[in-house]
Amino acid sequence: MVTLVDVARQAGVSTATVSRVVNSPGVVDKTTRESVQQVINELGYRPNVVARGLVSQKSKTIGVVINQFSSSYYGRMLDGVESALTNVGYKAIAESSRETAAGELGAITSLLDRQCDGIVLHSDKLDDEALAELLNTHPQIVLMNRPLDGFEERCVYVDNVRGGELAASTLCAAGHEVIALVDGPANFFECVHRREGFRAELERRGLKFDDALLFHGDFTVRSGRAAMEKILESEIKPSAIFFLNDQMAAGALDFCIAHKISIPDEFSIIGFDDEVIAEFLHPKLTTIRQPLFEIGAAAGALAHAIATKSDVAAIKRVFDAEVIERASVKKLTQTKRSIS
Amino acid sequence: MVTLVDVARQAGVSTATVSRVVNSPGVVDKTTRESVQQVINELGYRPNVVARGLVSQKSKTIGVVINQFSSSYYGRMLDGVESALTNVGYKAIAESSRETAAGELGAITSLLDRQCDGIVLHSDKLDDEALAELLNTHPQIVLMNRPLDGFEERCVYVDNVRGGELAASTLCAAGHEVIALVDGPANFFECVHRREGFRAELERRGLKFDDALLFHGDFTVRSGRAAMEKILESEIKPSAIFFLNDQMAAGALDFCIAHKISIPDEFSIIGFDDEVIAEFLHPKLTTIRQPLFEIGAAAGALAHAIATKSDVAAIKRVFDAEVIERASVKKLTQTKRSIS
DNA sequence: AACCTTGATGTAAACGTTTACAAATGATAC
DNA sequence: GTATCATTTGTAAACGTTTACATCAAGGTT
Repeated sequence: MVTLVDVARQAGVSTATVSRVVNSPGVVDKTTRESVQQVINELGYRPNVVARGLVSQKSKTIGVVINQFSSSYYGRMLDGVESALTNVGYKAIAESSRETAAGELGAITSLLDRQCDGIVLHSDKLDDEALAELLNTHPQIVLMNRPLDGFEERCVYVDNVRGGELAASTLCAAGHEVIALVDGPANFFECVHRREGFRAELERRGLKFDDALLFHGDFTVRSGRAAMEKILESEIKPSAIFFLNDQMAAGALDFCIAHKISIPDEFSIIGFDDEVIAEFLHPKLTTIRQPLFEIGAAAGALAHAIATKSDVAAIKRVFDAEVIERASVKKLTQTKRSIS
Repeated sequence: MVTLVDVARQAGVSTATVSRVVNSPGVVDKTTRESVQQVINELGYRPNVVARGLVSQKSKTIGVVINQFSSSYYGRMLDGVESALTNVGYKAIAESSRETAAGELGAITSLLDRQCDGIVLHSDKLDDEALAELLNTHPQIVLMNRPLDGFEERCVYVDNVRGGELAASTLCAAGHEVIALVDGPANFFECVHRREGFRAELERRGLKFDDALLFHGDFTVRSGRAAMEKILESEIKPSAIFFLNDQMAAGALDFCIAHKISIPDEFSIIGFDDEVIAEFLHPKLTTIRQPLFEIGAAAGALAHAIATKSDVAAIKRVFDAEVIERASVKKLTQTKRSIS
């Protein structure tokens, strides 16, 4: 390994000078600079980031903790974080929590030990209280796709309430009035918000959400299938169903194919997330898309801004979801609607 | 930040002793050890990984370079790498190449600059020659899911030839004899190998692959759709089609739905990769699965073994693909077959 | 009693940088 | 000709560890 000292010796200057041609070429004399640069090239010198980090107390690195890599949900955000950081000369280093609370904490300490200048955390397993404490003790941590009361400045997320509203308005605009909702895990804030927005939008339109039309799922394909079955057995027959994520919608669609129930003729279906599978389902799934890449990018930018003490306020923190219209929602005809 | 020096002062011992209770507790006297440990806990001391890395010249970290995060193909391997490394007390740090050759090289140097003890590289954009040079100059680099002549010791990959054979034998076993093949990008070694295995298996069974049944694609959904269209126009009508990846098969399936062509009744279809979408397609796609998690884990283990100079030979390097039978391949009846 | 072990601890150098400060040189102004 | 200043370079300390080596005490051998 060739070090600064090697270069200095070979070029006949001090290490300080070499360091300067690397880091602030402007201050060193043109002749010296060029000769040093040549030695650097000849020897193939590359600064040792570790040594540099030790003295500068900066790593120019932001750590990212996610649940797992093998899901495009995290992947899309990761691509966003990396993209934003690369643009400002920072690096992202990603670590997975392997889906446990201990893993989340472990990943954070490990990243902190590595002297990351900032941390982008996607937390599933930690509750609000634990998170608040974490954010208090570590000012360099930022939350990705999760809001936290009292820490608005340090959270980047999609507005799930608006997302729920969007689902409702899309369905209503197509003429649906009796709409079932298939919930996700009870304690997920995403579910609470999406439900809330959905209900609110319905009421705004003079419709009332009937609790008999609330079905429970846990975000898995299997639970979507089960929910669909329950809906068929239900007394009130909805004309449309809002699944709180695409996975469950996929399960429902699968169930419908197996039982020869035609979608969207018999039921209109809308999902949430716009996962890759959405456009491969049959029929192609109309869904609410979260701008995950942008959220990741904003979270990266936010962590960077905090680390460099630059303008935090300039960074967009709450993002709107968007409806992706495909083929699983049917427009009810005016006539049919007025008859019913 | 609390350092070793702080702990030493507070505990009334030298830094060497503190370092020892952290790294080799056995050699320090029980009484001293306990009092030091207590100070460590009180102060919340955590070793600075950067400083440690500087002196030890080890980072206990393996860098991973992939094309992008937002694809479960890479994600699954990444999870494998991380899992293997976590088990041996190492860390994985992942960087994406953003799908360019320059990005791949850049990621490698950046990881090297960070003093990673090893590097797991998934290269798409670099050719064999460039790769060989890279492996020669950097003994700590290992190739993930790509073989390279002359570097068998340092490559972990799925046997694509066997994968191609598997596709052929699955189709043949179901009674198909006239099989079309939809190729991927011409210069991808995966394609060459899969094709090769496919042809070889056909010949072994006394069948000959007719070049009129070779269609071209580029691994995209769109190209799969186009290929399906071409196949319909073709003079010889195959009873089955082997798509070299799932994306193209998905495109074909989509085309068939749109044109009311019933799969697998009119054509049997087999894909390659077993992507997440495979089981959501209609019909569910029969395909060849690559054990990506295991490949990632093996690549991680290999890089670790090289870094620690432990037994490299013990690590499995070539993996078999596996057929995942779903619903897109139809068994031809014995009668129909003998008639034809 | 002299010598050797053994075990526990401390001293100080090293890892490869950055950077505050000092020093040297030459130019500019009076 | 002296004072001032800017420009360029060098010196050396610092960053937080690890570790070879030295030291020392206590116990065991002869």
